[in-house]
Amino acid sequence: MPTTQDIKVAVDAVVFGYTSKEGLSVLLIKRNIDPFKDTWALPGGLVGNDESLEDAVQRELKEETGVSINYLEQLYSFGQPGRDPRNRVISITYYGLVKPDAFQIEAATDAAEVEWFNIKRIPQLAFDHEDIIAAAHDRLKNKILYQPIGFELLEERFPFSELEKLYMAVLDRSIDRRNFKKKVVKFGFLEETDEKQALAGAGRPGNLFCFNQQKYFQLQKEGINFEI
Amino acid sequence: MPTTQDIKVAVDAVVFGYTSKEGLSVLLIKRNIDPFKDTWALPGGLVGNDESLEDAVQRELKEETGVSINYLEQLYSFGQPGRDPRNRVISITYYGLVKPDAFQIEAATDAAEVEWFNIKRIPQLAFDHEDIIAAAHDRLKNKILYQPIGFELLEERFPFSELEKLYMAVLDRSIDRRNFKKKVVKFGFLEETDEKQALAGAGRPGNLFCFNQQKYFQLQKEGINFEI
DNA sequence: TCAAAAGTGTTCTTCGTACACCCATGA
DNA sequence: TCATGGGTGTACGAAGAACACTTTTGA
Repeated sequence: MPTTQDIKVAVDAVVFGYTSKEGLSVLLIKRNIDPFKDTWALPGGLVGNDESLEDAVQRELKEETGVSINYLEQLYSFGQPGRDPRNRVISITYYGLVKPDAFQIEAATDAAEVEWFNIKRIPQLAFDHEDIIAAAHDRLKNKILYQPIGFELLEERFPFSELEKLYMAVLDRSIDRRNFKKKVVKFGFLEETDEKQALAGAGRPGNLFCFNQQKYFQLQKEGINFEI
Repeated sequence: MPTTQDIKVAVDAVVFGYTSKEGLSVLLIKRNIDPFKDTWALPGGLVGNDESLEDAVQRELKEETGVSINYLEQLYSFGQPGRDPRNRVISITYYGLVKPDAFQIEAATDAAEVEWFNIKRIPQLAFDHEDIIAAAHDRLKNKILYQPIGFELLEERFPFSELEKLYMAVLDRSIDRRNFKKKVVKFGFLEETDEKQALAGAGRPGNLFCFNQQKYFQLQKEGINFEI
């Protein structure tokens, strides 16, 4: 029988953002206390006594990064003794998705402490945070295939090519434009607006689309299964 | 800023067993302490200070049910304040699969305290344990479609119909015998032995099969994806 | 007029599904 | 000989994958 339990409970969050310019990126902070002082790490911290786990994640994100999140889902709990060199800390991890304007907000805070890193160029991290990012990326890759969570990473209105490039960035493989559009349009929760893309360089501007969440919920109730 | 953290960390396990006679079942214990004294609940308990989460689950299962488990996977962490009426307790839940002989072992222990319940006839449970079982069942239903974890619930050698009945019990729908066999055999990780099923009543005895895990790992490395 | 990106349809192959009759055994 | 459960193949339809040319715009 163990003596009185002495374990701390923390939450950590893998926040994904996407722009076609930056690609799929993760929000990291530079630690200013030991252990792992001056090392990059996931935002997170101890859970308050009367706070739900989700609230704790949202609070830490606000405090440490200024970002407020759009989609949040529990990922996994990491509890190996020794993963924190000082105390026993169990981390309940989440992953979140933010819209592209979060890339701007970050510039307003103390930029030395918070930064976006492309998923392929993550620096060495504190604790087991690299494993946590790997688990989050796996989950995202998997989930985006059967739930329309990709839209949580895009602006309200986006050209279709943006969605396609997002999928390619997340899945890290190329996708046939025609087949992809056929599949996605068929589900019927995308709405085509008559606005055109604001041009960024050469090329024919595309129509803007938006995700109709109500329509999606309705289709989901009717037992549709979304699969890319 | 919260005061000193005062949160306990527990693990709870949803242990699934299967026999064609009993169907898909969950192992429950009757609590002998408050809160929820004399109510059925999932086996589980507080995590020791120097014990991994998996070890804690295995230990609690041994202590409370005598069952030792075959496949164990983390499910979800439940941490809503108030889910335990006395203290703040965060429960990191697991689900596990056991071979049919665990149904016997249980009879050897104090039978009043440990019992198998068919998944469709779960009594009222302590805490939020009904939600936990629902989450575990969802996960199992989903996972069995793309990972060959069903074999963890069967004897080493089993007639093919046993596998099929297992899938029907887990998924709670009927399955076409011919199509199912075609699909499963095609993957190539099932071995047909020349033994015949020991007869239980009338009917033609079927050949026994066994799951070749090494073959499965090999196929998995080659990038096979199992899908029923 | 050229470069860059958007828009669009058809064919082929693969996979999923529906479906019914004979066989081996115990009672 | 009958009841019970095991074993097997074919045909149809749906969905996925491969694939290339035309259009609109800015430079």
